[in-house]
Order: sequence, then C-alpha cells, then structure tokens
Amino acid sequence: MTDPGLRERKKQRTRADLQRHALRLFRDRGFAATTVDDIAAAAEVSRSTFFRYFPTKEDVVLLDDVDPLYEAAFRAVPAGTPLLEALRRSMHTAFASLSDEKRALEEVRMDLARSIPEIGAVLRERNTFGVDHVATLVAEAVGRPATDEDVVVFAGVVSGARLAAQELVRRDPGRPYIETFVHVLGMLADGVPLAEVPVGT
Amino acid sequence: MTDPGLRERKKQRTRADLQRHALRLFRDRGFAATTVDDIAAAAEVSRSTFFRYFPTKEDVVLLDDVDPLYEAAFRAVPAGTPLLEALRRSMHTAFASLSDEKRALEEVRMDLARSIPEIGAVLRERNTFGVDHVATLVAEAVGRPATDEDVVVFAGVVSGARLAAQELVRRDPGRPYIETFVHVLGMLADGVPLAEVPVGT
DNA sequence: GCCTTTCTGGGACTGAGTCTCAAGTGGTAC
DNA sequence: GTACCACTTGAGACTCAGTCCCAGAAAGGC
Repeated sequence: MTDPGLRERKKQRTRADLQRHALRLFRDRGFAATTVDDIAAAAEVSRSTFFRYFPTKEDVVLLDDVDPLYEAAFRAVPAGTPLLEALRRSMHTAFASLSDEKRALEEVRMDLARSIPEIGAVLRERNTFGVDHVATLVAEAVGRPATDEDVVVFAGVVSGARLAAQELVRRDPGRPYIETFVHVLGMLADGVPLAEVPVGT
Repeated sequence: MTDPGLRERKKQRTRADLQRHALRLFRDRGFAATTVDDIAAAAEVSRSTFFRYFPTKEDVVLLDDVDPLYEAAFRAVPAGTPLLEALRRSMHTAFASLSDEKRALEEVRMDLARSIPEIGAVLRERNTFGVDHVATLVAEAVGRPATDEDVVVFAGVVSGARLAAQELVRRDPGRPYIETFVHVLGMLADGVPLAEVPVGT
C-alpha cells in the first residue's frame, strides 16, 4: 500500500487509456473494423506497447476491477446463510456498491460481450463465473474440497444461471443484466424449473 | 434422398478428408503448431479450398454429425416422460448408438475442446447444448414459447450441467464424458446440490 | 551525476482470413 | 460426342493479429 511511484502510476494510466480508447472505438466503429494500430494511435503509444499491456485484442475488453468486488461480497456474507442465497445476495450488494462510472463501463463491456460472440466466450471463460472459479470459491465457503462432485455441479449450475440471464437479456435488450441474474438465482432456490413437466403434447 | 451426383460426393469427401487430416495433425503436433497450409497439403487441396469448406481453423473441429442424433433421440422419447429424465435418457441412447469410428472421432474432438480453450469456447457456443438451442428444443417439447422464463432457465441449467461434466472430466481425465454428463443430469433431478447448505465454518 | 533496471518504439517475420481472377470439372441439352 | 453453363478450384495479392528482437529512453537507487 506504499506510494506506487511514478513508473507504476504511468503504467496504470497507459493501461486505462488503452482500454478507454479501445472501448470507445469498438462502440463507434465496431470491433472488427477497429485495428490495434487505431487503438494504439488513439492512446498515443506504439503497437508494441499495446501488446505489452494486453495479450490479444479481445483482452482489452476483459480488464476488470469489478469481479473482485463480487468475490469480496461473497466472503462477507454472514455464516449460516444458505449457499445459493448467499451467492444471490452478494451479487446484489456488490453491484449496488458500484460507482456510476464503473457501472457505465460495465454496460459497454456487457454490450460487447453480447454482440461479439468471441468476446462473450472469452469473457465467460475467464470471468468470476467460470465453473472452476466458482467451484474454488464455493469449496472454501462450505468446507469441502474443490473436487467434490456436489461442489462442481453446483458451480456448473451457477454458471448456467448466468448463461440463462445473458440469454434473457439478449432476447429482451434493455433488461438489466445483474438484476436478471439475481432473479434467476432466486428461481433456482425452488429447484430446477420444468424438471418434472412431462414432454409431448 | 436421390443420388447425390459426383460433384456432391466429391465435396463431401473433400470436407471429410480435411477434417480427418486436421484432427490427426492437431493430435500429433498440436493445434497452434499446425498451419492451415499443412492441413491443405495433407488433404491435397489448396489453402483457398480449405477456407471454402471451413470459415476458420477452429471450425474444422466443429464439423459434427453426432449432435443431430441427440436431437432425434430427444424427440423420440415417449410422451409423458418428465423433462429432465427425457433429456438424460436421450443422451444415453444416442451415445450408445454411435459406431466405434464416430465415437473415436468424438473423443479426439473432446480432447481438443478440453486442451485448447478457444476451441472449447466455440464448441460450447455452437453446440447442441448452447442455451438458445436447448431452449428451442425444450420449448417445443413442453409446448411453451422459447422466450418463456422457465424454459430459458431450464436450458441454462442444462448447459451448466454440461460445463460441470466437462470440469469433472478435466479434473479426472479418463472419466468418460457422456456418462458423466448423464450422471450430472441425474443429480439435478433431486434439486440443486448444496443449495441449502449454510456457508461459513 | 552515474549506473542499473525497466519500459518503449521500430521493424522484421509468421500465419489467419479475405478477395479476385483465370482455369478446370461436372451436369445437361442437343 | 460436343458444346455450353454453372460450379468449383488454385494461385497470388493483400490486411491485420500476434511474436520476437534490439536499440534507445526514462525511472529508481546510490
């Protein structure tokens, strides 16, 4: 927590500049039509520098200081709360604590994730809500190994809930993503919907 | 169903050749170390031709004649079967009906999906078990619109179950993928595991 | 001020993916 | 069989993502 030093501050600023300009360009011209050269030029650094900060063009969308908040909120839920409810509540409180600026950035990221499939895929992969990440978190919370079958399946269901939320937003744009996710998690508390409904006419 | 004609047969053979050689090269040298030129050369066609058959290098892994079988099996489940059980059973029967050759091809595809993240992501995206695809299928089976919230959430859970199965296989290589998936679907019939377990020590 | 460490810019290189055009091959009608 | 049409292929040029390397600039410690 000591003074970061000039060098470190410059790096943080360069990284933030690159992301800011990149997201703006993606939004205005589209992802494919924006080249890395364009982004580097807009941020007034060289192409080389771009790739030093972000391994790929997709990664610039992934830079994220929101995910840690969800995690912290989850760990802060009082002991004794049922697992699914704990997850649902931590999503809610973490999102409520975001600044307007962060929330706007989050919106753009989500838009891109929805409109550009590759980005959506990468985002899901590396996000807080990837299966193995949730499994690790949950394992810690309930005091079981992360290899436990129940833990992994629970984590899978949570990831699935997120996929469902994204799909619902995709079909009804304008619907707020986080609230939808929270809502879906609530639905699952009553068991898997439709599981017992008979198929056929 | 009439005679496909020489032209059509040639195309099918070229497509199959490209996939066969590509998967072999991927397995032997790795995905990144195999260039499209290598694949085209092995299949004795030009680079241009490769891209006429497959839009990207990843897509060559996705060519799939197995998915339709799952779908057909699902539609063939007797009316009245509970939805989750119907899905579980159709997975089982469809996989049992595969020829040894197809099953081996399926193995290689699954290996690649597991070891190369980008492929895994694309596979999940376009697979039979993508959320919107399952939602469409389920909507038809239970006679509800595909936009129904319950339908989408159910579809999300099924996709999540598949993610969990993949994760379990990843942590315990050698475990058969399809059987694991079927097993996970069975677990969900009793509700979401751990949902009510309290968090904290 | 000087020396070391770290960061940047420039340029060369590989490979994916797109496009265009000319030549080849299957289908078909006579 | 042959002549014509539609479709398919091969070749080459081009753009852009991503990697590598090296020389010079900037920051930190003394």
